[in-house]
Amino acid sequence: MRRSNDDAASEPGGDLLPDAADHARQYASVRRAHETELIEDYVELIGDLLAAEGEARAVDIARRMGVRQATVTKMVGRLSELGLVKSLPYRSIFLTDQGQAVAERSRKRHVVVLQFLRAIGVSDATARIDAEGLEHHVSDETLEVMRRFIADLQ
Amino acid sequence: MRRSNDDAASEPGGDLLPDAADHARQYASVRRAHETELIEDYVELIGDLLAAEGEARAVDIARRMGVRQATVTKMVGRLSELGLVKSLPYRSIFLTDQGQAVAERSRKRHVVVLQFLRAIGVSDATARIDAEGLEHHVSDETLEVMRRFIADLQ
DNA sequence: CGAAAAACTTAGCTAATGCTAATCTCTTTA
DNA sequence: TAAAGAGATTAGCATTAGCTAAGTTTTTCG
Repeated sequence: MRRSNDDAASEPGGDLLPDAADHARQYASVRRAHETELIEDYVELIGDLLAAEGEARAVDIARRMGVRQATVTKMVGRLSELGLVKSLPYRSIFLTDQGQAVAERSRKRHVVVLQFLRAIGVSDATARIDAEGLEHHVSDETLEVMRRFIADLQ
Repeated sequence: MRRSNDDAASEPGGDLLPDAADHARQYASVRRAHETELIEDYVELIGDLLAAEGEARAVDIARRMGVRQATVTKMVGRLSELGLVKSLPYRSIFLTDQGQAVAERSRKRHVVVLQFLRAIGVSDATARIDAEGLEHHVSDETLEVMRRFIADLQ
């Protein structure tokens, strides 16, 4: 007997196996986040470097991302195609307005997540690591909840 | 004047630009999580299907992951190489002991993150979506903090 | 200034994950 | 039981993101 039973686990209490279509949507959402994740990380880092040092050079991006310069060059090309950065060969890299907006949004997200983790009692070192991974998977709603949580502590 | 200044932003208050080596480690950590993420999702889903329905078939995995059956076949091959699942052609899929361990750990993680999100006031629908994305980026330390947070509410 | 060093780019490779189209196997059912 | 339908697999393609090695450009410094 072979038969799909997607309805087998739709009892409200079950934390496992939600409705199949919803489930697929969840994973689709993760995959989507996944695609923009790296892009946002690069753009955010470029923004941070510009803010901290006035320029963003491939060698610094490479060092901080922990990748090779060749990888940075390739990625910058991709960011350029996406209209997020402007760059001329052998020159340092700048953000377009659109890139700046992305960087700013990522930075804000990052800070909220980081502060939230610290607020609930996670150590600084761990909070930094986790924030980097978590920031791209936190919805606007959750971010707002975190923001309020931090605010309520003061 | 071209010169790297990794020390430019090491003042304690700065949430941006940590020490370059640490920064690279953070990203490396995210990349590592990234690699295991999908694998864990598949294994966890297979475990959930086995628990809920007694068998895990490619068609159901595909439907729930929101992916084509061909993709599932390929992925199952990969999981098999990794020693996480056992499968014979045209037969349904089972977890090895190692796979079972991975599934269990993922499931526990998932539940803690989900409950935590609900506990801080995130809506159920959003919590489900976010939990899926967040669970792979939460360190053991943060998970423990979340667990305590939930426990303290009771 | 000119050579060495540093930074950047290009070319070509690999691996992972998705897809479609075509085919094969198994199950159901007329 | 044989044909139709469902499920699974294979082959082949595309994209992304990393790498190394080799070459080019820019910067630094003797």
